[in-house]
Amino acid sequence: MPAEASSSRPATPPLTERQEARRRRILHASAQLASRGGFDAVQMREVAESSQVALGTLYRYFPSKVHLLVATMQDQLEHMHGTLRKKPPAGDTAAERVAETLMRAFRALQREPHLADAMVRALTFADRSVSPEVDQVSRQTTVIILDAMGLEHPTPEQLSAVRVIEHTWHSALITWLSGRASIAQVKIDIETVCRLIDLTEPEGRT
Amino acid sequence: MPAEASSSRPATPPLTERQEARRRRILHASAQLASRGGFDAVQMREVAESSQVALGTLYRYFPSKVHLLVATMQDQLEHMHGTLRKKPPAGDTAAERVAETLMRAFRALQREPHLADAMVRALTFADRSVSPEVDQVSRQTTVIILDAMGLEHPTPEQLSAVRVIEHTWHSALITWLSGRASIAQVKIDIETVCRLIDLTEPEGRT
DNA sequence: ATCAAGTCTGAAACTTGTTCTAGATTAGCG
DNA sequence: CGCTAATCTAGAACAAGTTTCAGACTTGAT
Repeated sequence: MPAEASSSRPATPPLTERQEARRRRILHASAQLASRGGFDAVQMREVAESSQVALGTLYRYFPSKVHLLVATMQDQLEHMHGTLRKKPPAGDTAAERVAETLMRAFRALQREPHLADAMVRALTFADRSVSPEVDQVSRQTTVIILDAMGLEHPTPEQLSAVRVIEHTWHSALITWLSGRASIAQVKIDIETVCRLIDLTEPEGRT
Repeated sequence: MPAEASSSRPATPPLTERQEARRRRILHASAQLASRGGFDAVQMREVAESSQVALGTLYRYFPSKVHLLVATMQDQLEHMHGTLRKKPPAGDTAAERVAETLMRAFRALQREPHLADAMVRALTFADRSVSPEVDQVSRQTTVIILDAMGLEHPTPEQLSAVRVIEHTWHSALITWLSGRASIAQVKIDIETVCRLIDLTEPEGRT
């Protein structure tokens, strides 16, 4: 039995250099088109042409438009996580730091609202066939939040709070993207839900 | 100037009896198809045929598939609100009553998971052109939650908490529908977020 | 270097949401 | 009743996601 076979990733055969390059080109084209016009502007034919790849190949790399956009989101999330690591949030309480982190991410999304639209819509529209990828995004988000809280060993209660924060984050983004909530409102919602964290800690303020 | 012209609804001309009947048939067909196979199973041609209406007419009544499914959700929400009114939740605290109400709604959705899938996916996938309708659904949900809390005049803080609860509700439903969270997990998330309500009241328990 | 297996390409076909058109029906009004 | 505008119908047409296929190109192993 091979040593590196069945652990985390479901046996992704390593890509050759050219394949890696194709994958990058595709993700880049996807993000670029998304930045222009959001979810609808990411048309599979255009992505294929833009990244100089045949349509069939595009579908071999990403089995659906939603898969592609979720992968695009994973890609962007990594950037973001790196950026956030450099300047950790400065609040006194965990709740403040998480809220600050999320607001920073929110401001980044505001700079590319169309891209945000494409990624978030894909994420929430994803059906079961994309669950593993969506779950990966979710885990990455969890890590970012736990980082901001500064926790090594969260209690189950704290994990619940984090999950609720993620729910609020996604849903608040959607209401903002669809023009049903203002930026200020999203801020309030994030701050409100972050107060849940205080409930799970001995030292709350106020 | 006419007396009843421009108030709440944007001048919906009253429907004739046959039109009202058509509308009902369409919504019924939509719910029926959704119950079978979820979002994908609601195909506009089938809805049209099923409700004995031409495709063009269907589009005159509901300008897109998402509009149709959101209207279907409005319809179902009304039923649910009526049902909930009959047996108000019995918990001691507002948080308990809201959690109980939402879990009751959740159990109702579990009975028709495909229908739930179609409605919730439509709701979160909706773009700006559906905002008024989605907003209406959101208002209706707010009313249900405030009902459960037993509040006449909620404070702005309490309204924030309610918004966060709605966010969590929608997003938790999505994770459940896409198989990424168990029923138990949704329950925990709902109970967790409902504790936010205690933060906005003088008399918390514990 | 050569062969087999796997990958990529270009193009057509298929599916389903959406739009359009021409003619039939219906509703409201004189 | 008879007219006119609005509505409805059947069906074609179009758009974009997805699938399929035959042939060309790469890759890895011998």
